[in-house]
This record gives sequence, C-alpha cells and structure tokens, in this order.
Amino acid sequence: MTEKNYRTENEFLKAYDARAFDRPNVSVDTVIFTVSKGQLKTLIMKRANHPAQGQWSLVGGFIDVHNDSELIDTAKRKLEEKTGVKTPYLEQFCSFGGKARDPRGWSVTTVYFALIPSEDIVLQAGEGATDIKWSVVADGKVKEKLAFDHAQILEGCTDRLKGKVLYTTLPLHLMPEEFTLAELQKVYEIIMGGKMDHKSFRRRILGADVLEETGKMKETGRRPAMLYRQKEAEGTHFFVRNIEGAHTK
Amino acid sequence: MTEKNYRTENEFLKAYDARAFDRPNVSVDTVIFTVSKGQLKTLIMKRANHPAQGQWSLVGGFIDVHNDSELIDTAKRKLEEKTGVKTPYLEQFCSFGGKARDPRGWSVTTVYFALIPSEDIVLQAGEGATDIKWSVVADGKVKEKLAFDHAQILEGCTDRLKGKVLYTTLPLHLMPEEFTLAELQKVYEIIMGGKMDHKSFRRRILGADVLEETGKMKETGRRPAMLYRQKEAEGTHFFVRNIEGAHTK
DNA sequence: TATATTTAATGGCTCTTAGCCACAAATAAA
DNA sequence: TTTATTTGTGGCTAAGAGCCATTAAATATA
Repeated sequence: MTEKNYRTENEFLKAYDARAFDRPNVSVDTVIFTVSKGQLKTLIMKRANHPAQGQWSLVGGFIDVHNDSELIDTAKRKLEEKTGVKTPYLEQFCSFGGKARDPRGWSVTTVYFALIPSEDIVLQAGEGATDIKWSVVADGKVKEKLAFDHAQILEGCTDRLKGKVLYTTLPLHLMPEEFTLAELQKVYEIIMGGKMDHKSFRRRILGADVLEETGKMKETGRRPAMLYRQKEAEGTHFFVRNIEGAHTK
Repeated sequence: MTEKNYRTENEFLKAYDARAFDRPNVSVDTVIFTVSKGQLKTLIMKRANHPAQGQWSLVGGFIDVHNDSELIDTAKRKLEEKTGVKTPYLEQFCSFGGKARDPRGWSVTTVYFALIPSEDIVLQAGEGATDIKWSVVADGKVKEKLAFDHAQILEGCTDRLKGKVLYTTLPLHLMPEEFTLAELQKVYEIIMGGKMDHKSFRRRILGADVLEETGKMKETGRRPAMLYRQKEAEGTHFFVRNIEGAHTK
C-alpha cells in the first residue's frame, strides 16, 4: 500500500489516511421476494434523488460506517425501514462491482435476497424513495425499467432462487405461520414455473421432517386439508436429489 | 444521500464529491486452490507491509479504480501476478464486510476462489509480499495463522468447494491437460475427504459426457489406463443427484 | 336422498442412478 | 507360470422421483 516504513503497526495506523486513495462506493442492495395472489413479486422503490432520480430500483443504500457493524446489518436496516420486517430469511447472493455501473464512478454493491411472507406487510417509502411497491417477477424480470444494473441483479437473484427451489426447503420462508401442503406446493410451482406431481411433493417434504401437523384442518369448501407449521429450530433442508430433470449451467 | 436539489443528473454529478462521505475500504481476495502430491493446497503470502506485517494471508489487494473495470479483474490481476496463470477457473464466493475485520476501519472484501492445475506454476512473491507458498488445507484450515479474518474466509471457501464436489465436475479444473479416471477420482476424494466407489464414479463422470478419450494410454507399471481430456467448450456439469449421503446445513 | 364434483391423501408401479461387490483384463515382478 | 496390482465391466440392491389410479371427505345439485 504505502512504501514508507513504519516501525510498529500502531504508528502506521496513526498515520493512515483513509482518504488518500481513490476507493469505490460501497452499497448493499436487497432483492426482497414474496409470493402473493399466485405470483412471485419483488419490492422496488422509486428513487427520490440523483442519480437515476425518478427511476425504479431495488431496495438498497450505502453502508453507514458508524452504525452498521457488518454488511448484513445494512441489508436488515433497509429492509426493516421499508417493510417493518425484522427477521426475514436473508442470504447473500453476490457482489457486483465495476467502473461503469454507477455514473458516480467505481462502485461495489453486495446483493442479498430476502424471502418474506406476504401477509401483514405495510410498505413505507421512507428516506430516498418517493414510492415503493411490489412488482410481479416474470422470467426474472419486472415490467418497470430498473436503474443501474438492477435488472441484471434481479435476474441473477431469481435464477439463484429458482435453482435452490429444486433441492431445498427455502419456500417455507414465504409461507404464513400455518399452511397446507397444497399451498406450499403452489409456492414451489410459482417459483419453478412448472407443475409438480403432488404425490412426489408430499413424500419429499414430509420425508424431510421439517414440518409438524398443527392438528387443525383448513376448511376450503371441499375436503379439509391438514394445516402444518414449520418445526421449531429446523433450518433449511437440503435434498440430495433435485426435483425435475437435469440442469447444466 | 444529499438533500440539495439539482435540476439535472449532470448538474448533480458535477457537484458530486466522492470523498464527502466516509466509505469502506474495498479489496478482493482470492483463495487459490490446487491439488498436488495428494493434498489440497492453497496459496498464501507473507505480508510485506502494515497492517498485519509479516503475517500470512490470502492473495488479494485493493481495487485499482483506474485499471480494473470489474471486481473479477482485480482477482485476475493478482492471480496472474503471483502465479502467471491467466485463465483459471474463478468463481465468486462471498463478500465479507464489517468495521472490525481490518484495523484501518470499515472494509469490504469480495472473495473469489480459483482452481488451477498444479503443474508448471512458478510462484512470484511480487509486490506487497516477502514470501509466497502453497500450504496444505486440512479440515478447512492451514497450519499458519492467517491475518484478518482470512482463516474464516478460507474455511467458508473450502466448505463451498467440498459442497460443490458432490454435484459438479469442478475438480476437472484442477487436472492437467490429460489424465486418467483414477487420477480424477483421487482428486475428488482428496477434496471430499473420503473414498468413492470406482464403478459409481466412472458411470457418473462418463455419463455426464464431459470427457473424451485421447486414444493414448498412460503406462503406470500395471494395466495401462485410458487418458482422457475435457471436451472442448464443455462447461461445469451439474448432476441432479449428490454423491454420498444427505447433508443438511 | 342420491349423485356428481372437487380437493385431499394414499397405493403401487416404473425408471434412474448411487452403492456394493464380484470378476475379467492387462501389465510387471517373482 | 504364478502372483500382485491396477483398470475396467457386469449385475444386483436400495432410495427416491415420476406417473397414475383409487379412496376419502367435503359441497353442490338433481
């Protein structure tokens, strides 16, 4: 970094000038997924300020070096600010960095994705946004034009989600407290974009031993269905075999 | 970001001061894996400068905002500088960021991992390092104490590699131009840390259709073995079913 | 009341592929 | 010629996904 020789590390740190070198901007963006009314949706906001003022973008912002201790804290802070949700499923997706992705110059964004159930969410535009809304994700895209490289980010994130649905129980994080197996299967199918055999699905999910019966039945007008809930302290289950056919990437 | 109102984006960008806000340091670190003499190894360097002067660390460095266009360029630049390898398998692993991981303050590092065949590598300590060497990775750890949070990074990266070996053909990137199936199986076993049935292995790899026979045989002192090479333009193959038993994370 | 319709849940088959183990083939050394 | 060692194949079992028919429980309708 610097060629000057310091005797001790403390001496070096004392003389260290954090602004002596050009460094990229660093932000955290979060692709917030939910499933409601039979559709996969993601949260987008209309930017209040330059650059890309007035354009739709993912939810994100700069790291607050004084209040955030880790990258995920920035993601949690922004997510709670917009949705009020404090304990979502949050997974780091990937980081994007380059000189061309933001007109302000070299920038890096670390992207997380969140899965939240759709019920009881009250959106708040809050700081930096003039509007905020759920937008339907179809084929990895929303109909709105997104600022910066956010369309590409969304597409990558959707691919990751679609991939993981084939061998994990991630969709459980999109479900309300109690749900039927048919409802869960529907969420799988919405994300995958295809039908699943219901016998295979039941065998698979029940075999994973991540659900427990509530004992209650859901009255649907036809034969009632058992209501399940996720077992306490069961993490995401990874299956050793994928649903459906092979996929080579 | 700023509350002041600019009429146009150009006006805003003209007035934009890249150093007006505290921003984290951004670096790229690469966990460079190879397999040689029956062991998984990673490249570590001895730091020439403060902080953590004289300690071993992963290969990495700051982004050169004037010469690197994207994150991966920083990784490639550092990798070529140390090993001379220009076209390795490079995959982004994860980013680590926080206020405590570097004594200079808030920092973010995007970690890549590289897989390179062990032959013909000439190491060069180069800038910022007084020494560089391959160190054996056992159980996700090297015997040297690593600077910053690099031990944790190495462990995470090794887990990712071990996980992917169960359902991909990633180990092909660790092989020389021509190799036998027994040699490839050995590399799988070294990474997994366990034995595989050779019939299953052959069936799996040959069924993936990623290899072609060279026609040449390797004379090993016993029955000669067919030499294979990777098929041109075949990417990493993803199997729909894992090797070995289930793993829940 | 009897029947049709719809959704929930189960039974039972096939097919793919990993695990296992025996055996044949090719080579060098004894 | 025999033995040891490594390469490579054959053939079986087991797990679990795909497929499809059947039964069960509710409502709607004739």
